[in-house]
Amino acid sequence: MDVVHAEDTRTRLLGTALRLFTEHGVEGTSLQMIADALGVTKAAVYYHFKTKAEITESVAEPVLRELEGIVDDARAQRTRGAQIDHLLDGFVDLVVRHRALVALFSSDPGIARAVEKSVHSSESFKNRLLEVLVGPDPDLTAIVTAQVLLAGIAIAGGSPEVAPLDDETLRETLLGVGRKLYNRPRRRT
Amino acid sequence: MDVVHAEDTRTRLLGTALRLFTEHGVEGTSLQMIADALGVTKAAVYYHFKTKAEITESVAEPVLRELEGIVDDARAQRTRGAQIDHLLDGFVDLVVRHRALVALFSSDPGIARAVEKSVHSSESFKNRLLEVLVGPDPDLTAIVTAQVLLAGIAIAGGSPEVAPLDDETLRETLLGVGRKLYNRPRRRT
DNA sequence: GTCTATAGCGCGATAGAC
DNA sequence: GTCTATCGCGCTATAGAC
Repeated sequence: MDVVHAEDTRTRLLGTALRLFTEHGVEGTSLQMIADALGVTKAAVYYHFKTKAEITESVAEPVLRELEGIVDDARAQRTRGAQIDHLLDGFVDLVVRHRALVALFSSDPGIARAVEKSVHSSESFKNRLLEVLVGPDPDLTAIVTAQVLLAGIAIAGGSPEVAPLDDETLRETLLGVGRKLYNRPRRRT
Repeated sequence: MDVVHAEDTRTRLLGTALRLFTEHGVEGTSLQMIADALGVTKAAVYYHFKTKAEITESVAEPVLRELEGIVDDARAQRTRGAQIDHLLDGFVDLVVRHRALVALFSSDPGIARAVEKSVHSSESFKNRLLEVLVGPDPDLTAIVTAQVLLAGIAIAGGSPEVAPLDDETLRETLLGVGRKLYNRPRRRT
């Protein structure tokens, strides 16, 4: 009935946009392509989102929200070791499950700008994330290590070379690299 | 003399393009902006380069050439340990010296495409680079580790957070992270 | 509230005069 | 070697049909 159809358009649009973004990149995807895939006109797309940037932000938002949840959960752990383990597990799992989108995050300035904006809106978010990894003591090596880890895992996880790997294998492999960098022994059985 | 002026235009154009690219990104830099900065018209720019992609490729080329030299030098080392040390030192040094451009490499699809193209043109190049790090034995963990390392160092080295660091400090810190991932003890005095 | 039709402006790119 | 003129297309914007 109409309910199904009506509230669907915006959601369908985001789904279609995500698919096209991962196929052609953000800049390689025109509003016309999105409109055509939905069977509507450009102006109809423009009715739901004021700008193209607003679309990219809406596409990226759920994953960023999820990441915020992971950081909060990690901070709630009692020991520093448990905090690092929790963040590592959660971050790797997030990257693996959303490989295609994460690859976009790290290689497309369209999405990158959206992420920057969202991260800056809750100003303290990035600091909170890094703080879990580097601890309250701001050591230079620790900061750079954390950045190498986060960027490396995100990019390697989204790279075409690891695309053939199944989720479980990729997750375990990335986790192994992360644990090594942080001197955390394997915890799984 | 006219010689100074004549052969200068193409070089000046590349320098100006690089500056504008690092300021506004590749996609954020129009041919009009480049032309205006040089005091000529768009069409004049087109005389020197057939397409915008050709400009980005020419901007990226010197650094890629340098990286090829580093890989070749590394492969010429006698022991695997020396090969890894050489590549690590060379790669980190390259990233640090060309921070701004490397940041573009890893965050802008315009440059990324140019790099892809150049890397694919000498098809074996990327394989040769990875082979130095993973050895002749293709182990899954080693491959992912190498990717995390290369991507992490490149992105962390170009990130705004480390911009205030001087070259020497950044180089030593990135090297430390790399050595840790590869179980290589510090070699410097 | 949802969409179509239409137009403005800037972009990369090309053709051809000087 | 540099210019003017022009093209097609992409994002944005508005007016108005349903």
